[in-house]
Amino acid sequence: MDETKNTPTGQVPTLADVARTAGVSTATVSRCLNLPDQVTEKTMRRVMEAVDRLGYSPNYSARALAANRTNTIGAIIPTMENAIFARGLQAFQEELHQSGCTLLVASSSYEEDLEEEQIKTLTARGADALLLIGYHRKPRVYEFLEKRKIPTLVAWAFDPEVSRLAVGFNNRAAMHELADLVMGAGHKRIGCISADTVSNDRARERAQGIRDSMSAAGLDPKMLQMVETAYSIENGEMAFHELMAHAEPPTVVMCGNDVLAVGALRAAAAMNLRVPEDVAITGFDDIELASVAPVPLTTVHVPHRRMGQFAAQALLDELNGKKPDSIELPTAIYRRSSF
Amino acid sequence: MDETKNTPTGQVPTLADVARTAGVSTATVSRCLNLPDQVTEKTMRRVMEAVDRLGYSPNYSARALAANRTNTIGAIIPTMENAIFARGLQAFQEELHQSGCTLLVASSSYEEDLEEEQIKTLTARGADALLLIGYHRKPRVYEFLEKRKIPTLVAWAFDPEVSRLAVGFNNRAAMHELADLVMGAGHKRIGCISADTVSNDRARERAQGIRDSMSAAGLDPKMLQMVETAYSIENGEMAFHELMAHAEPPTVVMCGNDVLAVGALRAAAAMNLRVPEDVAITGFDDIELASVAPVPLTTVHVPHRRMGQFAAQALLDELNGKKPDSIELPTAIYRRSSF
DNA sequence: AGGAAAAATGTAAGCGCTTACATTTTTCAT
DNA sequence: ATGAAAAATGTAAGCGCTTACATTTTTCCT
Repeated sequence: MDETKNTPTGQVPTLADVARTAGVSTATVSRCLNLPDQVTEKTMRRVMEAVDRLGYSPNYSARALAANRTNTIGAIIPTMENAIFARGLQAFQEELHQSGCTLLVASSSYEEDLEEEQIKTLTARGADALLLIGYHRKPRVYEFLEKRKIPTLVAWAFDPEVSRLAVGFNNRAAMHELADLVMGAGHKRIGCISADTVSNDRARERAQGIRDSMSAAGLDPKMLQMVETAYSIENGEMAFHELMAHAEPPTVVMCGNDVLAVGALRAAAAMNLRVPEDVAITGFDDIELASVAPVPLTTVHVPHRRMGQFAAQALLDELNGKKPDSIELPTAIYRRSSF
Repeated sequence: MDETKNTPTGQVPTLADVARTAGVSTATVSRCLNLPDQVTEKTMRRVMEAVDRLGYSPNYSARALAANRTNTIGAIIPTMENAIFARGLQAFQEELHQSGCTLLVASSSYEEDLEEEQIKTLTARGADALLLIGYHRKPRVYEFLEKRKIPTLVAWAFDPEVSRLAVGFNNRAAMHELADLVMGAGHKRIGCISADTVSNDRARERAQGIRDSMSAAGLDPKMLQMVETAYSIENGEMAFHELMAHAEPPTVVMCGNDVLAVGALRAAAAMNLRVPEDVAITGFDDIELASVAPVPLTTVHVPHRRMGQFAAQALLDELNGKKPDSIELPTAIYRRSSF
């Protein structure tokens, strides 16, 4: 091994190589890179020349170790597979990029324990802050995050009751609003295809929104015909068949998200049911799928991009010691043809 | 600051804290964590107890710096926004996770320079290896990668002519096959909506596949009516309108991907054109959208998940010094209703 | 039981960077 | 010109880990 030669070795150049080439100390090089206005213009030029000449780029692990921050923000989303989180995340990452932060994405496959593991992994990898989806997780996870002092933001949900930093929307109220429209149209037998409500608070809140509306309309919320299943088109189809096999099948099927709704749509077509004449169907999220579905979906539009941007901003503020406020974003009903 | 107390400080525990608590050296702790069979069972137990008690988890930056590897693999995809890459990437990451590797995702927005920047960033962040989409990039980028000795794999494309490690499919041949079907149906006026063919080799190859087929069918490939635009439903609509405004509009519009095709479909509907009777439309990729589109799309099915799995496997092999082979995956025409 | 080989453990030198503190250079009012 | 304050730069001590090498302990053959 060649130790500290006077010329850079054939290896990847280090900051020391740059310093040597430019004829300055390592501290000065570091300052050129991180605190440019503490340095003479002339020095800066010399150093930058050396950087270019050697093709130097800093080793982030070393930087992270020395500075005790990584400029990395982690996000753990339930799935990358369908488009629910894609758009928001893209905006989130664009916004972070502007501030020189890198996004580290992990997915939990909607599994609570896997999410916990991923949180551990991302913090071990030095994520300075974390974006998490929804509120529901074990207390010990929140304790861990607090002990480690990792700024954390909850997105895709907003609960005014909880003081935790959040950028999201009120799932319950949004679904309530849509359900009110449904009730207003005279539907009495309501079906719902939802994700698992035990570990998924967004799903739970959405279902609750339907019940709220039923109560308000004088219907017994216990009469809500509910099927829980994982998000996928196929599962949506199966759930729809299950619902329609009842003695008194629902006249409207409100789905926990657009993916399930598209499945329902497809099952309806297979059963020769006209939508919305024979059975109405609604979605949630307003992903691309919703507007191009065979019967364009009536759904709850969620401002994904803005949510991503605001979330990034809030987390960045938090990291800089400002005290950002939680943000509740408005949703809107997009009335298309499926109801 | 409290330096080296005998009991762990109130801070995040370090490996040294664990060593002290367990009454062993730091080297032993490190071995327990990384080379478990070089260590007595008794020692292991003692150390693990200390790990649990302190809630220790290793600092990856320090580990990366010391060991000169990060167990991180980077992927740079053109976009996270539509679903083209989502499924393959999900499979990629699941496979990596099994081997204890973390995936770092960045997106280039289909911009060559941004991709170059992201490559620099990810290597600076210590990605041990890189997944890149397609072959096309500046020679200096490949030189950089080689100089840095970063194992790199090209996915979503496969060119037998190029020796570079790749896991993908032959875009040109796949589109050729679909185009043959189109020619076989007697179409003479062919339109194509494609992504930018200058910097996107997959798009270029796909377009070339159509021309190949035209030549073979005795048509002049120059007659291909081509519109290039960025991938989005809206752009697909606009491009379709442009195509149909010609004096002799095409009788079939072959799209570079499903997203564009859905846009075309929508524009056709707006123009009261029946698909496929008045104009046929084809897609590429077979993303979810394709099967649920108002007119189910005839498209080229790509085995996204398998591609992701194989890519992970190949890259992992490469990292372990094995010499993996490039893999060409078969594609298939999924004939639905749009042609 | 004795000793050489093998296995387990310990010691300590970095990995490439940041940053507190020390030193040198520049600026500027006198 | 002069010296004090301000600005620029340098020195060197780590950050938390891995790992080559040294040392100690265990194993096992005679």
